[in-house]
Amino acid sequence: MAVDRDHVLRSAAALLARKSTATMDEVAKAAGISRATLHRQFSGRDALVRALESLCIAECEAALDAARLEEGSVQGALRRIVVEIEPVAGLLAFLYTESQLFEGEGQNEGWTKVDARIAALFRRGQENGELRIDLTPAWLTEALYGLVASAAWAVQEGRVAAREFPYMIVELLLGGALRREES
Amino acid sequence: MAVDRDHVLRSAAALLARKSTATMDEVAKAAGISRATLHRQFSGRDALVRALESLCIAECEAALDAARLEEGSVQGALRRIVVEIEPVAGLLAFLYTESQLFEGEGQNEGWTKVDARIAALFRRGQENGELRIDLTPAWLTEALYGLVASAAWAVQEGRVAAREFPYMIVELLLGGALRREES
DNA sequence: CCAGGGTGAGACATTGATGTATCAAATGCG
DNA sequence: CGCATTTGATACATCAATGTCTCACCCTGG
Repeated sequence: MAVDRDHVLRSAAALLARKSTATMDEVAKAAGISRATLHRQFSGRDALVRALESLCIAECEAALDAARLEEGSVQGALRRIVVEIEPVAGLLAFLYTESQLFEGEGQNEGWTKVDARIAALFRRGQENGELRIDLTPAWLTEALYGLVASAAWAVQEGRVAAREFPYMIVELLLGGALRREES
Repeated sequence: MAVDRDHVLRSAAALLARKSTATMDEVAKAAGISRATLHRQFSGRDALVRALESLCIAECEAALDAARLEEGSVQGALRRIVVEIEPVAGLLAFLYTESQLFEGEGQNEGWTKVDARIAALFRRGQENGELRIDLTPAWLTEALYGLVASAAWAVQEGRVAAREFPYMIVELLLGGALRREES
C-alpha cells in the first residue's frame, strides 16, 4: 500500500514546527515509517521542505479563501485570516526562518501570490479609509507574518496562552498597544 | 599580537545576520583571520554563538540604558528603544531564530533580564493608562522582538526601506494599522 | 640581532547527516 | 494460495563541517 503521503507531511510539519533541525530519521519516526520509506517519498530533505512549502502555501491560499477577503470590512477579513491560519502557524514559522537561508535562490513562486493577496487586502483598507496610509502594505504583510511566527513560538514555549492566539495578533496589528478612548 | 576579539565578533555578527548558516571557515574569512586562529579564540561554533549572545545582550542592555526607560512617557521610551536597538537588529534576528533550536537547554540568563526590563516598561504603560491592558506585557515584549526581526529581514531583502525601520516598528506596535481620527 | 609567541596554511581524523543499495518480511491482490 | 509490490531494517559510501595538530613564518620586544 502506498504510504500516506499527506500523513507523512503533516507529521513532519508538526515535528519541524517544534524542532526545526530534526533529522530525516526523526521525521521518519515521527511519521511512523522507516527512513528508507521516507526517502522513497521525498528524495532528500530539500524535497521534503519544498513539499512542506507547497502544502503550507496551499493551506494559506485555502485560509485566504475561507476568510473571504473581499467581503465586508478589511478589519473583519483580517480577523478571519488569522483565525483560519492558526492551524498552520507553526509550519509557517518554520518555513519563515527556513527561507532566510535560501540566499539567492529566490523563494517559491507560490508565496508571491499569497503575499500579493494579503498586501492587496491591506491596500484595500488604505483605499477605503479603514487603514492608515503611512505604513506600506508590504510592511504590514511582513509584520503579519512576523507576528504570527512570534505568537506561534510564544505559545509553544508557554509564554502566552494558546487560546489568545488570534486575539493577540489581530488586536496588536490593527489596534496597536496604545490605549484609546472609544472611537 | 593578540587578535582583535571584538572585531572578530562584530564581523561574525554581520555575516551571520545575513547568512545564518555560515561556516566557521566563512566566519574566519569574514574577520580576515584563519580558521585556526578563530578556533583559538572561540573553541567551536557553540562558543562563538554564546559569545555573540553575550555581546547582543550587552548591547541590548546598553540600548535600554540609553533609552532611559523610566523617563517620560512609555511611548517615548519605546521609540528610543527601537532607535537604539536598530544597529543590533540583524544580530538579534539571528539569535532569535537560533534560540528556537535550543530545545530544553534553557536560554541564556541575560535574556530574562532584558525581557523583564522591556516587560516592565509595558507594564508601566498599562498602569499609567498609556497602554491598553488586554494585551499582556509578555506578548507585547514578544511582539517587539518579532517585529524587530521581521523588519531586519524585510530591510535586508529590500522589501522595505531601511530608513523607515524605527518608524515602521514603533508606529505599528503602538498605533496599529487602523486609521484614527485625531485623538 | 635573536628568541619567542602568535599566526596562517594545510593535513588529518572524527562526527553526524545523508544518499544509496540490498534483502528479508509483510501486505495486498488476483 | 501464490505472486508482486512495498516496507523495514541494515549496511555501506559519501560529504561537509568541525576539532585537532603540526610546522614554517613573521612580527615584536628584549
